[in-house]
Amino acid sequence: MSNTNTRTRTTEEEQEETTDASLSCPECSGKVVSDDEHGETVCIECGLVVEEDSVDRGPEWRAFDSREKDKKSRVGAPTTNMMHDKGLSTNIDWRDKDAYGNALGAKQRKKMQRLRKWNERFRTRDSKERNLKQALGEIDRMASALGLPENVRETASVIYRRALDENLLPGRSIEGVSTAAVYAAARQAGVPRSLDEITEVSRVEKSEIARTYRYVVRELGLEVKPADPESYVPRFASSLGLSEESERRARQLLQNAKEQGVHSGKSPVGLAAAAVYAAALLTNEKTTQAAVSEVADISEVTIRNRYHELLEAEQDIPIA
DNA sequence: ATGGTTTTTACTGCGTC
DNA sequence: GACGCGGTAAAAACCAT
Repeated sequence: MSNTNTRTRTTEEEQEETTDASLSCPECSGKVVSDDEHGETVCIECGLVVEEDSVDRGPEWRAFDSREKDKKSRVGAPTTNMMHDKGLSTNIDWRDKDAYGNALGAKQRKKMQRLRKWNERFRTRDSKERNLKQALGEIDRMASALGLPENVRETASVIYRRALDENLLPGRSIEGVSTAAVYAAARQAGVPRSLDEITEVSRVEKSEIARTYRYVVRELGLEVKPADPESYVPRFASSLGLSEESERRARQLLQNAKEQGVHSGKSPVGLAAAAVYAAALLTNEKTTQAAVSEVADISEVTIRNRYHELLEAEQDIPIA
């Protein structure tokens, strides 16, 4: 594929698309084509992306011609921050065979045993590394319990790594810092989880999480804006089985509230919950305050108070 | 520690199915 | 009568100082 660079980009792209006979578009039942470069399966009739994120074994960079493509394509396994050594460490096979599958002599075997031992020692070299190993396990556990996407776990891992590098750990539990990292990462990624939700899956108390979180954010100079109420809306709306329409209305209410500055000082979760409830009301969909209170972990009283404010704010605006 | 603000808890009254 | 909703008062939690 890279032997001629006279091919134009468009033909090259067409070459990379292979039609997938096993699938047809659910919307228009047209033909479906898989685009490996973007890891998507897409309908050629209406452009609907039938499947995305299927694979990513390709280069990490986008290439604009084939020369560049050769230069930039990735060599070796992808690295990940989720393994304590980024997946780059050496592993020595435990079988006493050489590369051809022949058994080793006694002398060689001894040597290999020694090598394995030392390799293992270096792999989890000091307390820091072992520390990391455990923390990353925790991060992974909590992230999946909260249904957080891959990139959040990566971010959390990075945060933890940094905390470790800056010697923020002494005096604080691994658990606490990992939890704080997850909390921060989720917020940074725009898919926040409330402190209560985090506490659910952590082995540490809420107060400690909060304390550690503040500390880590300050020491690392992390930029975490106050959680945007809107980012809670989709989650709440979907667990309540509300329509797109109400979700949109809820967003609208929140934006409006933001413009009028009604929201300062109030808990974002409460605002979001109230907006969802109010939106359901406006679109005549059945929900109860109790139900919203349940999924949002916010008292009904707060929902009442907030949603009155939201509706009032809405009253003032439409004149313009 | 303190005071101000927000959220929660607990309880009560009203209307509807 | 249970349910959904609204309001209130007092307690608790939170935050900045």
